[in-house]
Amino acid sequence: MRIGKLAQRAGTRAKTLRFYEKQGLLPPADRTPSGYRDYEPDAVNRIDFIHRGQAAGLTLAQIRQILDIRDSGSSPCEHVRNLLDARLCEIEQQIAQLTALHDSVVALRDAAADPAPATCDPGLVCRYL
Amino acid sequence: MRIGKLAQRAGTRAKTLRFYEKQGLLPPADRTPSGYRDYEPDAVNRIDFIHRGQAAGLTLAQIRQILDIRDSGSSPCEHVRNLLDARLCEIEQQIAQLTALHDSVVALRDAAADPAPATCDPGLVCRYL
DNA sequence: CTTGACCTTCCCCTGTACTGGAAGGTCCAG
DNA sequence: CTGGACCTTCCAGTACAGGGGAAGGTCAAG
Repeated sequence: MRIGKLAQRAGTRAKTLRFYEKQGLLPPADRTPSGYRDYEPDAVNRIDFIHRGQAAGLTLAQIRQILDIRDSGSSPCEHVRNLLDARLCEIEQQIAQLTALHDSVVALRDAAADPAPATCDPGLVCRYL
Repeated sequence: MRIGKLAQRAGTRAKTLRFYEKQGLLPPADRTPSGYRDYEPDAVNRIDFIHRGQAAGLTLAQIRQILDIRDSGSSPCEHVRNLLDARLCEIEQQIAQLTALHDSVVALRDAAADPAPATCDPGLVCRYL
């Protein structure tokens, strides 16, 4: 299977697959005599795995770590658990930060909804911020 | 006042202020005969405003829009209200996405905490993702 | 035989908010 | 007069995940 077909089946683009190969997420593909990349049908599984990792919020570098462990013959289970735990902490922090930001922006917007915008002090740029 | 002093008073760095000037957030500064930037003391207010905008989650481009409106002589109040409203929507969407991501990562991690990691199928890279 | 779809490598570009460093000029204290 | 702190400009790079487009090779259909 050539790269365009594989991309189509995996729901991505040829350009992205070349990028993944260059980043070490996909092993260098076999080539046809004319130099075209030639993939086995199960290559789509690896790309699906990359997509699942992305859906879990992992970076390509983290996904590559998992893939490297798997490719070296060992089981990446523990590493995956650690990554997921770390990712959870990050997500919780991000949610906490966004919630705090949400509250302060609500306060600002409520102040900005207050009538009497004519009282702006030209020296202050904007009395709402 | 020279750039280093202004940076210190505004709680940032000279490099950042030059960057802001190049991005149009600060007007081109006056220069001393030897070419040094020379600021009025109230320049710090404009930098504080930029910081408050950032604290509200606005991008430098959005802050520059507000500053441009103010610099053109009109009142940016309505524009600020619109920006804050739009920002609120974005924040709420981000929180919703992160919450959904959180739940699915929790599910993945719980599955990964399940004993019997020896049953991994080598063809699947990792049974947890 | 030609056309169009597909493939190859290559390098640069996107957006965000800076940061680092080189090469050189200025200012002030000792 | 020299050293160090400060300033100037410009070039380049950071992280992230690709995208754009050039210049050229390959393949199958009509």
